[in-house]
Amino acid sequence: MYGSVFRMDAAPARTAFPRLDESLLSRLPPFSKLDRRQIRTILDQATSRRYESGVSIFDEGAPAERFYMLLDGYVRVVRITPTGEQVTALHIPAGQLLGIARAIGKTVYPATAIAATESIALSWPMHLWDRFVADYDGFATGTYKTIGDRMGEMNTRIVEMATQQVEQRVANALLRLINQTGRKVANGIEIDFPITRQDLSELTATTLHTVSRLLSAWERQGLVQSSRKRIVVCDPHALMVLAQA
DNA sequence: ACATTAATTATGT
DNA sequence: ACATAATTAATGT
Repeated sequence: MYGSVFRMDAAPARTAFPRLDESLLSRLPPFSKLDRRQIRTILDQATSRRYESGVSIFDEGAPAERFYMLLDGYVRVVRITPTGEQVTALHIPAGQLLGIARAIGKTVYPATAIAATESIALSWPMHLWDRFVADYDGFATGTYKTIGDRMGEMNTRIVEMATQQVEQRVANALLRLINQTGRKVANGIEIDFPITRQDLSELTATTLHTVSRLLSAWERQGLVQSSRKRIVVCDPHALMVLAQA
């Protein structure tokens, strides 16, 4: 999957030595309006790095020194409560920026980012942010759009928590997940990174037990199919119906 | 309509 | 073998 582009298997991997290809960025929204020369200079300033599943890319509260473009994999954005437990805020698929605290005027990261799968990201020192915004057409609007999208998602989740019951909340969460990170498989659409019932319960403000029961019930009705850390939605439409009761 | 507690079983390294 | 994940039942608010 990654091997064709990156040859950094057994390396500490901290540099851009494989001469990153311009096609990596040219199609992504924040960079899509730029010409090859501009992308070249952006890439030449970037650091490429591979993250094992489960390792943190940056931590909540730490000074926001770099911003990132996720090239492959999935990232969980997690907040740590005062009591030390993790609460998953949202998931970021490949092709999106992250760690863009600067865009909302923050100098520290507001949350922790953890690789949900093995991931690859480019990063730049944060002091380049203002130049990117000033020099590159479409970068600012692109980033504002992703920020808007994420705020919108978190907002609708808050509304859901206040208005909907647990069953429709997790139904909605599942639908969002397959929309953003769904992969077509034989019997439906699979969330293509490992997700536990604990994760789902954090996204929907319930317990893993309730999620487990719901998934078991839905599985009996042929709505979903799940195993350890894997969930396949077989009947999205039926889920949508459930989500609106 | 849901959480909590606790006991049990399954699954991946 | 061990740790982590998932299920299930019983009880509580």
